[in-house]
Amino acid sequence: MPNALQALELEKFLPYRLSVLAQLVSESLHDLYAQPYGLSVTQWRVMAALGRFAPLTASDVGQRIVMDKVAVSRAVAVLMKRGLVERATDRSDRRRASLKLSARGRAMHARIVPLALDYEVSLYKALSLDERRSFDALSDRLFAHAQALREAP
Amino acid sequence: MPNALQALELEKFLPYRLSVLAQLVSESLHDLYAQPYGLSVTQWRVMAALGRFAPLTASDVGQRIVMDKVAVSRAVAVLMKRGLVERATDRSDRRRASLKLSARGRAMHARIVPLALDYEVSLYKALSLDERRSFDALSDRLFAHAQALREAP
DNA sequence: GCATAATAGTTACATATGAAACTAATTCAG
DNA sequence: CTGAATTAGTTTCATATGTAACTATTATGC
Repeated sequence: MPNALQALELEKFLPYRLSVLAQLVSESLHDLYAQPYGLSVTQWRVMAALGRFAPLTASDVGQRIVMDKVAVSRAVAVLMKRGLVERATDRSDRRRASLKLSARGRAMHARIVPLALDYEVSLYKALSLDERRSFDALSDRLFAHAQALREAP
Repeated sequence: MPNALQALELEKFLPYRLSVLAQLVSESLHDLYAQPYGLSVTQWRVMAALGRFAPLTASDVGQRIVMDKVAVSRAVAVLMKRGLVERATDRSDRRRASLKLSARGRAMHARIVPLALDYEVSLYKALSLDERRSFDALSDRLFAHAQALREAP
């Protein structure tokens, strides 16, 4: 079977398509909270992680939202300077510090969450309920498989 | 129906999941060509566009791969310096310049394409053929819908 | 024709990001 | 115990990216 010339059709190439879709969605969402609340995507994700999972160390945040510790550290620095996040050093291990949203941070979080969920709802309107479930399941499997490939290529 | 507190479950939130999946896949692919060929994701995409669509202007490239003209300009500058891309100014409109891969660029492109396609094949092994078709169709619809939302929110 | 607007592409600046070096605190080996 | 190795987090540096200003060329209105 002489498959001499393989053609890369970029517009059908899965990694490319995933990248373009994710970027479009991420930017659309960012449009909703960037201007009114002055948050970057990174900063918002840290707030979302803290809003959902209560006290977390910086490392915990990084694991939750798949972000390296440097990025977390920088986002937290900005959020603390703005009084949106509070830090408390662990008394038993002073390398660690647990982070949580401040009252102001919780208030902002509470205003952004509905925007984010509304956007998700409107995005999912492209799909029926069954299709949505199907897409979620398939994308989960792709993710798990991509991780497995990366660890043992 | 008192839906007082809406919770954002980040790990189920579509924009977040798409972003993490796309990033993982993009990095995995980058691992395959970054070290042997010294290309960034941006540079490789420009080469892929030129490899597939023959002579293109910088603007054409940008439209094809959803990249702004500044990013294209910078990638092309690097690729030309490395002798991978050739530029020819349009004689009838000297603002334009058509771009194509050089012989060296074509050779490199021909070596990377199979790596990329092999990766795609192994990634798709997470899904059956039907599931793959389903995922492709659903993600296309999500993309089209996200674009429509962005233009007319 | 000629001033004005539009287009292709580049450059400059400001910000974002990643890798690696670094600091501080804790754990572990002997 | 005490010095080496680990861990949490920050800082530094080099690179990447986006926005806006700029250059050069072509199209348009009058």
